[in-house]
This record gives sequence, structure tokens and C-alpha cells, in this order.
Amino acid sequence: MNTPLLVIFDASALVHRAFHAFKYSRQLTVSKTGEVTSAVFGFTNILLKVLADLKPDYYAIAFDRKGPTFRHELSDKYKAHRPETAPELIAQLGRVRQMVEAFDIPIFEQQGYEADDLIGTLAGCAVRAGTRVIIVTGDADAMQLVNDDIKVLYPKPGGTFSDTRLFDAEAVNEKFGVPPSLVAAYKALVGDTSDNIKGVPGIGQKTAVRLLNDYDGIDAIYENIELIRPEKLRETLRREESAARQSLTLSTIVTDLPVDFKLEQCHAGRFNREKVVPLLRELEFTSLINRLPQPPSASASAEVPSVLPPPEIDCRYQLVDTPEQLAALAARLTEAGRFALDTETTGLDTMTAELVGLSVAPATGEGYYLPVGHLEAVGRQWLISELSTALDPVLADPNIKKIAHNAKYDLQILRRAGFTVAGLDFDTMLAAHLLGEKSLSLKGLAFSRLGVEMTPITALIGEGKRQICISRCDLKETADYACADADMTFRLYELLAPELERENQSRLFHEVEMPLVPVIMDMESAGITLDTGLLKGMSGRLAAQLEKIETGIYELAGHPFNIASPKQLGAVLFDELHLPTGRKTHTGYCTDAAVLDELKDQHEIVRLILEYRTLAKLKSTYVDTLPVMVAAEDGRLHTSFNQARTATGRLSSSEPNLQNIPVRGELGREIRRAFTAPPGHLLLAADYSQIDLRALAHLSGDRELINAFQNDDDIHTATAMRLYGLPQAEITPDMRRFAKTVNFGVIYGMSGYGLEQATELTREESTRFITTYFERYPGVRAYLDATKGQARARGYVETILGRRRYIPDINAANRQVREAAERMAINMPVQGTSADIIKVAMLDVRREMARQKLQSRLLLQVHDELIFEVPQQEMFFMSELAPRLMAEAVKLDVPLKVDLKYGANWGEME
DNA sequence: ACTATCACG
DNA sequence: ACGTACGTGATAGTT
Repeated sequence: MNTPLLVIFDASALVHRAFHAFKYSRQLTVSKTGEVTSAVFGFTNILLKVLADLKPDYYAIAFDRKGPTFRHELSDKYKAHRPETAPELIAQLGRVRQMVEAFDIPIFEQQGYEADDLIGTLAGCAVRAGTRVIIVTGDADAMQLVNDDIKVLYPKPGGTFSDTRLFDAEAVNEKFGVPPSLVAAYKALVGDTSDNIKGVPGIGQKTAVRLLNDYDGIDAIYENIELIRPEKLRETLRREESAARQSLTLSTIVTDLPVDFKLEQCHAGRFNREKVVPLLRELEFTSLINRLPQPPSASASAEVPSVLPPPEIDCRYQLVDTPEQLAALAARLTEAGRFALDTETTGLDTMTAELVGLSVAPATGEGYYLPVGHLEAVGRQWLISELSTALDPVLADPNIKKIAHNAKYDLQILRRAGFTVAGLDFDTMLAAHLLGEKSLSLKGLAFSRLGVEMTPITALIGEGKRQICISRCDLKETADYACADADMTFRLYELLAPELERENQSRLFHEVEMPLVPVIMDMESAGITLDTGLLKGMSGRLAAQLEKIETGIYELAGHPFNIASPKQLGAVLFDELHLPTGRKTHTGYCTDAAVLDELKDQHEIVRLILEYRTLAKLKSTYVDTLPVMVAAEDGRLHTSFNQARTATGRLSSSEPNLQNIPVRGELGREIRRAFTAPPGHLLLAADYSQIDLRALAHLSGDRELINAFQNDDDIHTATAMRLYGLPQAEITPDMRRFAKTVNFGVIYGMSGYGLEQATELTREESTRFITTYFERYPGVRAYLDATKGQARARGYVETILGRRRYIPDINAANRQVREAAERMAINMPVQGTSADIIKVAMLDVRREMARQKLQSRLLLQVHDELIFEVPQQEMFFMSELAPRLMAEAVKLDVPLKVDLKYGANWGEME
């Protein structure tokens, strides 16, 4: 595997393919200056993907030269059917050449031959020079070049290059039915309309494959022409011999051109960022900039890290270490009226990390660093009390706007250090998320949005085992680093604030997301009490139970094996016990619960495995893990809510995830019992009833669906009545269950097949149900179509509050990719509207709790429910206040209904 | 680092 | 003819 790799790009084929793939797409087609750039984008995209995925040691690129080739001389019809190259494609080819030059990839082209011939020749030379070769192309002809050393990277059928496959000899055989050496002969027989190779009339794919399986090429066919059956085919071949032979010449790639190829010139070493980045900017391919291969990172020991400020940026960063400077800084921040801030700390966990320093930036290029916890301070260190005296008037002043990247973190740290911060105005991370950015790190955004390559933290603290705490780093370097963080945050703020405005995201941002930050901070720092004793007892019982099941499984299998290994489990079930295999995963047999469920009547072992899986999962994920995560500080369990993670606007929860605590089954309930209210308190759970379906009713405006909710009907029964055409009295629990699945399926963009898998219905019944559903709820169908249409027309879909999800694949040529995009487009407005509603409710509930000076605390949000910890004497107020404000959070065309439960723990509530 | 599996809404 | 439900995060096994 140490053989070096040469990647050869077929520029012409790639650009053509990208051009046609994007032709009907409205996305990414035209830049602000009106330049058509879709094919350039497609090309650059695959270029970067290949550099990242294949990490070639060498690369080269081949272009077609204009003008006739030897093939034209052989056949005046060659490529005669090709339409004139579109003018916007010609312009893009120039851009591609610019791109290739910026990347410093050696260009090969030769008059009279096509890119394929050059590539064939280059590949041969390279293999003789001792490399492996991968050809990246959109032209299937290159498949004939495949051998042990040469492979072809080619897009999957119908797709763009977002989905490629690497073709080796076996894959070529699979695709064509013949090995690579016979691909040219195959094409000579079948013909190729796009190249106007006529082939042998009457011979199609099937016959060609059959002939070539019997005879090893065109020559072999004619040598054995007497043996060919049926007679008619033999006669056709005889008659068309010259056509066949000429077609073979046309379709055979030349591999012995005289070219001047020196492997050494093709080193895929460093390219010139100063050329590539500006070009990508000019073409408005900002999303591609952060996918550029990173320059080898300055390792902490090897060379002196280049400390910001980067040379091209004008900035004034200052270490604040005298009382005079501190006073001046307070005045400066007050005068500016707004500033970005960033903290340096001893760790990432807000519960344990300590403040090391604080940086602030009141204007672009202006930064100040306040050291607090440096160990080897050369100069002045500030005491918290000194900073408080000077800065509290600034920090606590709600009229002085605070800007931060992931403000929640810095504010938690500052709060724990004893500061109160008011006036949080702008979180650049949340803003970037609303704008659809995927990579949300400050460094990543600075690079993709500001074009600034920031010093990685590892340049200061090192990486891996020898990593040190920032409190031990050089003070001056740390100051520069920290100031750069605040400065870049400020710059991003200035860039993103108007962008939010332009994209109509400002209200959502300032009225929902930003005010939610302190709410989430309070939830996180509140934590929840956990009965660790209860869980420890469970752990012991589960261990004993698991051991028993394990023994049983080994006995039935005849030998011990690792039940948690899908590979070994598959071998036992399917190879040894010969159970019928269900679906397959691409690594082997599928052994998930759906497959095992089908097999549970066929062998005793299956039930045991299912039980083992359930118990082992619950034990390792919850029972054993949660007690360990209880904070030493207050004996409570603190999750972390991520506000900028999901594509739909939901929150997510991690470390630990408290949004997926088991609830189904007796064991799940038991785990929930470990989440308790402290003495004198109760847990109150308020959950929205059917919020997603109510959101769907509102968004679609479907009369029937709205009526059902306005009548406070049981929505699943209501749907069952419509699906079966029966009165309520005749709806059985099974019917209701199917209706429920269909109700949810619609929200997910389900197909007949999907419903079949999710139920025990047949395919026909499933399809029938879906059809009937849309007949009975015509507004829903119209809405779903309109939503897909919006995604296609604008490139995004949105929720009731205007939250967006960009759907780049909605016009994908690949059907699978496109349909997946359609399902996302359908689901997001529904799921996202629910997320909007509960976020507003959280703000309203908390505002009212504060106004009434209640001691109750919001602890958790689980997508459609809020969990409060309520002092017993407040239950009367809270059980009225919470559901009322939740139900009134937004005004929909259907009522919002909230169910209440309370109890001493999360498992037993009523 | 990736895959398969499974917990939740 | 083909592949198949939306959104998350954690774990264990495998590379």
C-alpha cells in the first residue's frame, strides 16, 4: 500500500458532466456578476473531494485541444452529432484552466488526440514509473484502461460527483458484463451515439456481452466467424466487418503517444493559497474555501508558531496590565457601546473549567487581553475583585451590547468566576447557524467568511499527550491569540448582522434565539437530581440477568462468541444456524431489531439475543454511565444543550443526552424513576399533545385536519375513520395504530414501502392507505407539493417563524439523492415549527416565572415537553402557568393542547 | 475514524 | 427499474 498514487483528471469530461448535471438546477449557477459558474463549481468540488479523499502523491490533468483528431480523419462522422459547445461552457473552461493553474496541477494536452488518449498514455508511463493511478473522469470510455494498477473514479448512475464509485476490474465487469480489456470491443459492437460510433447494427448490449464472453475480442470473433450462431447474427457480422473494425479503432484509447511526462513534475505538494483563495472568492465558492487541504499545521515543537496578527491585517492588540490601562479600557468599552468578548479557560467543561483570561474587542482590529489565571505570569495578573470593580459597570450594563462566539460558554465561565453579564446581543455561532453554515467553529468561519487563517490553539498548547494548559503558555502569545478570537468575533458580527437582516432572520435571531441563551444556561447549570443508589442496584441485577442470557445464547449457538459484534453474531445466526438472511449491510449481514424480529419464531436464540441487546444497551448507556456523570460540585446531573446543531431548529442534548432517556418498557420506566425531585419539590412535566400534526394542520391549512383538532378529536382515530370509511364506534385499536403510523409517516414523506416496513400491512394496503390519506386530506397533499416546489424554486424551506433549511440536493440528478432531499424539505417545516413553538414557550414561561418571582426551575426540554422542578407550594401556580403560556406561545389555526403530569420522579407521574 | 445498532421525539 | 421515513447522540466493535 506504500506505492505512490497519481491521480489524473479528465478536465473536459468532468466539466461537461458538471455542466449538464447543473444545467437545470437553479442553485449555484450564476454569480452576483451574472457569470455562469455551475460547471466550474462542479469541477472544483470534485477536485477538492479527490484531494481530500484520495490524498494523491502526484496529480496531472488532461485537456482536449480544439480541432480535429486522428479519429475525425478515420471517420468523417466521428462526433458529428455533437452540438456546438455552448458559449457559457466555453467561458467556464477558461475558468477551469485558471483554477487548475492556481492549484499548480500540470496540464497535458496534445493536438490531434483526445484527453482520453493522453490519459491512457500518461497512466501507462506512470505505472512504469512505479505508481498506482486513479483516473477521475465523467467518461465511461476510460474504463478500458483499468487494470491492477489503474482504476477509474466515476460518478454513480445519473449522479453528479457528490456520489462516486471507484472502478476496479471487477467493478468494470459488473457494469459492462465484460472485463476492461474488452470494453473497447464492446463499444465497437454496441456503438455509442454520443461519439457517433455506429457499431454493428442489430447488436445490443446483451448480444455483445454474450459474444465477448465466448470470443476474446473483435479479432477472435472474426477468426471464429463460422461458429457464430444464429446464422443471422453471423451474416450481420460478416457484412459489417469493416464497420466493426473501424469502430474498434475509434473506441480504443491510444496509450503510446509521444509525450514528455516526468513524474517529478506532478508532485501534489503545496499549492498557492494566495492564488486559490482569491479565485474561489471571486467565483463566490466560499463554501469550498474551508474544504481546501490544510497546510501542514505548525507543530508545536518543530517551528515557532506564527502568532496572530496575520501580517495582512491591521490590528492593535494590547495586553492590559496596569490600573491606568484597565480604567482606560472600561471607558473605551463604554464609549464604543458594544464589544466582542472571549474567554480563555483551563478546559472545555463549563462546570469545571477555570477562567485564565478575558479578551475584548470594541472594534475591528482592536483587542485587549486581561490575564487572570496565568501560572507563570511575567507581568501583572488581575484579581477578580479588581476586574469586577473596573468592569462590572460595563459588563452588567444591558445597554452595552455584548457579542460572543458561543456566548453560552463564555457567560457560564464568567458567571462561575463571579461576573454578571447583561446585554448579550449577538452570538456569532447562532447567527451562522441560522444562515445555514455547517462548520460553526470561530476558526472555520473566520476562514470561510473573512478569509483569515487563524492560529490553531494547538500552536500554543500543543497536541496529543504533550498538550499543556493555556495558563502555562507565554503570556504575550496568549494575549495575541485571545485578542484575535475577540477581534474575529467582532468582524463576524459586523458581517453577519446585516446578512441576518437581508435574509429575514433578524426577528427570529433577536427575539427567539438570543433570549433563549440565558434560559438554556440556567437549565444547564440547574441540572437534575439523580438517585444513583437506585441505578447502582439496577446495575447489579442487570449484570446477573445478562450473564444468564449470555450462557443461554452460548449454549444454543454451541460455543461462546461476542454477542455485541454484529460480525460474529451474523456468522452464528446465518452461517452456522442457517437462519434466512434478511437485508444486508455493506459490511455483511444485517442483524438489527427489525430483522431479528422476523426471525424470532424460527429459533429460540433470537429472542434471547433481542433481550440481551435491550438490557446491554440500557445498562451501558444509562444505568452505568449516568451516575458517573453526576457533578461533584452539587451532586446533580448537568446536560449540555446545543442550540446550533440541528437542521430543523430543535435543540440537542449531550454529555449526557437527557433527551433520549428510556421511557418504553418497564425497565425504561425504572431508569426514569432515578430522575428525582429533591425533598420538598416535585417534577412537573408539561408536554404538547400532537404538536407536529397540529403544526402540519396549520401549515397546510387542510380543512379536515383543522376541524379534527378544533373538535379536539383523537387525531389517530379521526384519521382511521377517514382511511377505513367507518364510524368511530367501529374503529379497532389496530386500525387506530395503523392510522397513527400513517399520520407520522406523512410528516416524514413516507412511501408505500416505508409503511409496509413499519407495520404488518402488505405493500398494497400500505400504498392504498397513503393514497386514501391524501384523498381525504387534500390540503395536506397540496401543501407538501407546494413545499417541494418552494425548495426547488428558492433552495430552502421555512417554518412559521421563518427559520430556514437550505436543501441543496433538491434538484440533484440522482433520484435517490433528490428524493431524500424532498423528504427533508417536507419534514423540516413541520418539525421546525414545533421547535419554534416550544422555544417561544420557554421564553414566555420563564419571563412569567421571573415576574412572579417563583422558585421553580425549568430543567429539561425534550422536543415537545418541558420538565420543571417545582417547590411543592408553587405547584398550584406552575400547573396553571406552564400549560397556559405553552398553549398561547403562538397563535395557530388550531388550538395547542398541553398535557400535565407531576410526581416525585420522572418515572412515576400523573 | 467509521459502522452498526438503538435510545428518544 | 429501483430503493425506501424525519431529527438527534451514545455505545461497542472494527479499522
